[in-house]
Amino acid sequence: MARILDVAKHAGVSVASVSRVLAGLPGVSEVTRERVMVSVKALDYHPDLAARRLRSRKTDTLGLIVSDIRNPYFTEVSRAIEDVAYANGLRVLLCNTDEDPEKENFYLDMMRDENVAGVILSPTLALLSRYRAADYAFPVVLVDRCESNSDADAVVLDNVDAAQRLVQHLVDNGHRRIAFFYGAASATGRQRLQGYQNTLAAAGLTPISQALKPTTEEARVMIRQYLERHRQVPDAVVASSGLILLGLVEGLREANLRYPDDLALAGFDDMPWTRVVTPGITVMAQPTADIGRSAIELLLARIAQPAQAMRRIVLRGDLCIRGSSIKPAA
Amino acid sequence: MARILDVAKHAGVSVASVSRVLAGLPGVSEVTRERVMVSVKALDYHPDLAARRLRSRKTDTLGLIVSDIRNPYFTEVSRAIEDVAYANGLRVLLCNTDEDPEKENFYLDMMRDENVAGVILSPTLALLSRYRAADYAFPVVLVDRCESNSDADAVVLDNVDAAQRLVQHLVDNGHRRIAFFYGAASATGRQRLQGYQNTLAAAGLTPISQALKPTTEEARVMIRQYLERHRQVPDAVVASSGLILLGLVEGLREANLRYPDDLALAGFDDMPWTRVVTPGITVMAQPTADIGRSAIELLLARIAQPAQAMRRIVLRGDLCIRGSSIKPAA
DNA sequence: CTGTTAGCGCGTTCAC
DNA sequence: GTGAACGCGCTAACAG
Repeated sequence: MARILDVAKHAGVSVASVSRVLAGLPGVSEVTRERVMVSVKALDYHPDLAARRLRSRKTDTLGLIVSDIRNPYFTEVSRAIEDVAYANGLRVLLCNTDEDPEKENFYLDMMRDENVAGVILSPTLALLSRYRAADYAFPVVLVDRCESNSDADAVVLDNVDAAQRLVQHLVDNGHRRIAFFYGAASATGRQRLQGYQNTLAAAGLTPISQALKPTTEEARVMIRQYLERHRQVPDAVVASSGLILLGLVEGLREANLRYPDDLALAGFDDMPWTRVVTPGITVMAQPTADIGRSAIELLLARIAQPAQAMRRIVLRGDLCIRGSSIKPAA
Repeated sequence: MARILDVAKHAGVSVASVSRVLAGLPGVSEVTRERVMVSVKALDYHPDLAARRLRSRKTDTLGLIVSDIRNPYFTEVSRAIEDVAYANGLRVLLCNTDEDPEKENFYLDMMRDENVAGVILSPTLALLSRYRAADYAFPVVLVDRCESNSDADAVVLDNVDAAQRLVQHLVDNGHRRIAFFYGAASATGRQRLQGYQNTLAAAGLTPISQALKPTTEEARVMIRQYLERHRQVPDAVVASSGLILLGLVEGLREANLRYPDDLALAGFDDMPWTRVVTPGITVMAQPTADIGRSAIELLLARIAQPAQAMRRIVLRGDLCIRGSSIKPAA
C-alpha cells in the first residue's frame, strides 16, 4: 500500500502539502494541488484510516443499537438511518441487544472503545430509568423509547395519543369490552397502555389489560390462555406492537375465533401482512422512515453543536382503518 | 483518558509488560500480571483501538453488504451473523446496496479503506458475473447468490432443487398451467427459474414465466397486468421470492381472485404472514439462521486459514405445504 | 521475566 | 506557499 510519503515523493512535494490537498485546506498553489492529485491517482493512494483516526481522534462512525433487527419496525428505521449515513460518508456499526441490559452495556462500552461520533439507541427499560446523557462520552439519540421527562435527544411516536386514537376508534364502533395486550418491558408499551386507559376511563369502560413479553410467540400463548380462562370473549383486542399483533392473529386462529365476527382486532405498526390478510387489520402506523431519518439528522446536528439544548422529536401515528375493527351489522 | 503509559507507571512496570498482560501473552510473572490488572481497574483504562489497529494492522471488524435490510430474508441472515460476531467480540459494519452496483462498489472500497478482517456480501448480478475473490484485499463470503461454477466462498440455497420440489408439488396436485414470477436481477431468481423449467419440461408442461424487478410493488402491478392481458387464468402462480409473493397476494386480492379456488399459489421464504393468512401459503422455506451462521463461520475459517480451498455451502430448502396450493375438491 | 525503543501512517505545528 | 519534525497510543523486536 502506498503511503502519504510515497505520494509526496512521486509528486516532488512534502507530505504536509499532500495532507493539505487531501484535506481540502487552503494555502496550496494550484500547481502543487494538481501534481498531488495526479500522484494520488497514479499510485492509487488511499489514506490509512487507522492512522488518520489515531492522529485526529475522530472516526466518522456511528453506532446503531437496537433490541432486535428482525422487528420490522427497527428494520425500517435502520434502513432510513443507513441511507442518510451513506449520503454523509459515515459508517454504521450494527448491534442487537435482545432487550438484555448486559448486552446493551457491552455494546455501549464497545462504542466508547470505538470512539464513535455518536450512537442511536433503543434503550432497555432498565437503562432508560437511569439514563443520563452526560454518562456517555459520545452523543446519544434515543429512538422508539423515551420517558416524557427525560433529558435526552430522542425521536419517538406520540404513544399516548396514538393509543388513544386507536382505542377511541374501537369505542366509536360500538365495542365495549376492549382488551389490551402490551409489552411490559418497554416504556413504549407502558405509554400506550396509558393512552388505552385514558380512553377507556373517558368512555366509562373497564380496562382489561394483559402485560407480556413483547414477542409473537408470547402473545400467541397468552391470548390462548386468556381465552381459556375467561368464558366471555372480549368485544375487541388491541396489541401494543406489531409483533404482539401477529401473535394474537395466530392465537385467535388456533382458537377458531374469527375477526371481526367473533371479536374486533387492532394494533400498532403497519406491517405488510396486515394489508393482505382478509379482512385487513386496523393499525396505528408508525412513520418509520421519518423516525430513522429524524434520528440520524438529530444526531448529526448534536455532533455539530454539542452544546445545544436537548430535543425531543415527537411524531404522530397514522390510523389505518381496515376491516378487522368494524363490527359486522348482525 | 488513561494511556498505557499511565497504567505502567501506576503499576510500577514497563509498557511492554502491560501490553503483554492485556494481550494475554505468556512470559509475565503472576505478581506483575496482578499488579497490572489492579492498575487497569484503578485507572479505568481502555486501550485505544485506533492506535492498536494502526500498530497491529488488524481491525476485528467485519463488513456486511446486503441489497436491502428490509427484506426479511436478509434481516434474519443479518441477525444470525450479528449473534456470532457478538460471541467472538467482532464488530459488524452494515451496508445496503439497493442492488445498485455503484453503491456496492462504494461500499467495497470502504471495506478496503476500513481494512476489515472480512466481508459477507450478497452481490449484484453485475458484480457476480465478473467476481473474482483475488480482486479483494480481504476475504469475502458470498451469501444468497453465487454462480455454480464460481471460485468463491459462498453460502447458498440449492435453488434449482428447491424450485423443482416446490413446482413438483404443484404438478402433483394436478395443476397444469403454472406461471412463474421471478426476479430477473439476481442469479438466485434465474436458478429458481431453471428449476421451474426443469420440472415443467419433465412433466411435459408449457412454461409461463414472467421476469420482473424483485419488489413487492412490481409484482403487484405485473400480476394485474398479466391477468388483464390473458383471458385464461393460470392454474397456479409461483413467486421466486417472499417479496414477490407478497405482491402477488396483493394483486390477486385486488383482482378479486381467490386462492386456492381460482388458482393455486406458492413461493419462496417462510415469512410470518404466510402462516396467518387464510388459507396459509405453501412456501419453500430458507434456513436463514443457518445461512447467516454458516456464512460468518466460513468467513472466520477463511480468515484463520487464508490458503484453504474455496468452499461452497449449499443448504436445502424446507417445503412447507399449506392450503394455498391444494386444489379444492370441486 | 522485564524494560527500552523504534516505528505503524498520518496531521499539524512552526519555521522558512 | 512550503517542508521538516514531532507525536497520537500502541505493539513487538531486542537487549538485558
